[in-house]
Amino acid sequence: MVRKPLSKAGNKFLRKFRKWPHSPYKTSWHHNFCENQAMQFLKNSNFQFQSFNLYNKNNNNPFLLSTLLNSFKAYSIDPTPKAYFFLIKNLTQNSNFQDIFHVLNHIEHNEKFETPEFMLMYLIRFYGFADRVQDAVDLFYRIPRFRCTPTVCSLNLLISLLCRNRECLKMVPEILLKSRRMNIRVEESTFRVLIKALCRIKRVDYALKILNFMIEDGYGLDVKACSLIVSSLCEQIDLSSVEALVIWRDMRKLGFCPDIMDYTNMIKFLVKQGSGKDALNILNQMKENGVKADIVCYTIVLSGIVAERDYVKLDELFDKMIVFGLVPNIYTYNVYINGLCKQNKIDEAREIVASMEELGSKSNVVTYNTLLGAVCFAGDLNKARVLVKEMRLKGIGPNLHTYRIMLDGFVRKGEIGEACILLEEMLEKCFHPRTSTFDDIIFQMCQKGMFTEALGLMTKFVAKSFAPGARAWETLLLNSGSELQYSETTYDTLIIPEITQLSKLTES
DNA sequence: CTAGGGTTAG
Repeated sequence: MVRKPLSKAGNKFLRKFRKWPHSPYKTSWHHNFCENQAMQFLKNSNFQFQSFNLYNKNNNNPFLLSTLLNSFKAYSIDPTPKAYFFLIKNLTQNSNFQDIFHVLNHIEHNEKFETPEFMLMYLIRFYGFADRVQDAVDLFYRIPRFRCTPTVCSLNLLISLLCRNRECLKMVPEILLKSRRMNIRVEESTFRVLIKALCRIKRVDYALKILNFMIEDGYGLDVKACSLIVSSLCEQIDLSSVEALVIWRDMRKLGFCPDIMDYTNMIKFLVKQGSGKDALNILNQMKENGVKADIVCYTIVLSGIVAERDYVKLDELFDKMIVFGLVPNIYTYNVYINGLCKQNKIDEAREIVASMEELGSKSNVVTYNTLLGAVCFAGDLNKARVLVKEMRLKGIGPNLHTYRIMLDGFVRKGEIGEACILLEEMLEKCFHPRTSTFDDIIFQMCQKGMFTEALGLMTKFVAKSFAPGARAWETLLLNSGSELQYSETTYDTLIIPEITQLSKLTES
C-alpha cells in the first residue's frame, strides 16, 4: 500500500508537516522557563537593590521597575502580573509610595494584561493600613483602567477599611452608589461588613436598619448579621436591657434562631446591665427552643442572680443545674461562693471550697480574693491572715486585687504598720494601690505623727510613677509646717517628676 | 473536628 504523503493530506497541524512549524520559543514550558529566569534575575537584583540602595533612573523608571522590564526583555517575553506583584510587595514592604505610584502608572498605560484583582486589593489594603485612605479609594475607582473587572471583594475590602475610622465611614454611601455604576453587585457580605462596622462604632440602631433593608430587598434574614448584632450588645454603652430585649424579640420575629453563643452573649449583656431576672428568662427561653444551656450560661446567669442578691433563686438554680447533670467548675463555684460571702456566710463558703476541692476543682486566686474581701469587709483580719497563709500553702499567688483587698482591710482597721509592709511588697511588684487607699494611709500616718515616714512613702511611690490623690498632697502640706527642714529638698524630688509628667502632657 | 463564651474587684 502506497502511503499518501501526509503533507498532501493537508494535516497542517502535525508538527512535522506544519507549514509554519511551532517556534520552540512559543511553547508554554519555554515561556515558563523564561519567566522563571527573568524572575530569578529580578529577585537577585532586588537583593542588590536592598543591600546597596541603588537607584538607577534609566528612562525615568525606578530601579526595580526598569530591572523588571529589562530582565523580561532579555528573555523576549512580556512581563507577567506575577512579576509586578513581586515588585509591588517589595515596594510596600519599604513603604515606597513614590515607586508604587510609578509602577501603577506603568501597568495602566504600558501593559496589556488583565491585572488580577487580588493584586490591586493587596495595594488597597496596604493604603488603608498606611492611613492613606484617599489613595485606597482612588485605586478602587481606578481598577477598571487596569483591565480588571472589580468584584464585590474589592468593594468589601474598601468598605471595611473605611469603617475603621469614624470620619471615613462618611464616604461609604457615596462609594456604594458609585460601585453600582462600576457594575459591582453588592451582596450579603457587603451588608455584613457594614453591620459589623456599625456595631463597632456602637450604632446598633443603624445596624438594625441595614438588617431590615436586607430583608426588604429580598436577601432573607442574615443569621450571621444577627449574631454580629447580638455579640456587639455588650459593647454598647447606652443601650438599656429593655431596648436590647426589643431588638432580640424583633430579630426572633424575623425568624432568627439563636445558637448557644447568641444566647450566651445576650445573657452576658443582660447580666452586665444588672437584669439577672431577664437573663434567667433568656436561659429558660433557650431550653424551650431546644438549645441546651451549658455550664458557662448557667455561670453567667448565676452571677447575675448574685448581683441581684436573690439568694433563694441562686440556690434554686444551682440545684436545678446539678439535676440537669451539669458539673460546676471553678467559675461556677466562685460565683456561688461569692453569693455565700455576700450573705456573710463565710464558714459555709469555706466548706464549699473544701468540698469542691475534694471533687477535683482547685480553688484559685479569685476564690481567695472573694473570701478575703468578705472577711476584710467583716473586719476579721485574723481570718484574713489565715486565708493568706492558706493561699501560700496551696501555691496560689496573690494578684493586684488580692493586695488591694488586703490593704483596704488593714487601712479600715487602722493597721498602718501592716499596710506599709504590704505597700512595700506591692511596690516591688509594680502594683499600684487605689488612690483613695493610698491617700488614706498618708492621712492616717500624718495623724499618728509619722510625717517623715509618710513623706518617704510618697517619694517612693511617685518615683514609680504612681500619682497620689489631692488628699495625700494636701495632708502632707498641712503637716509640713513644723518640719520645714524636710520640705525644701524632699518636696523638690517629689514634685519634679510630677511636673515633668505635666509638661509631657502639654507637649502632646 | 470542636472550642468558644463565663468567676472576684469597697
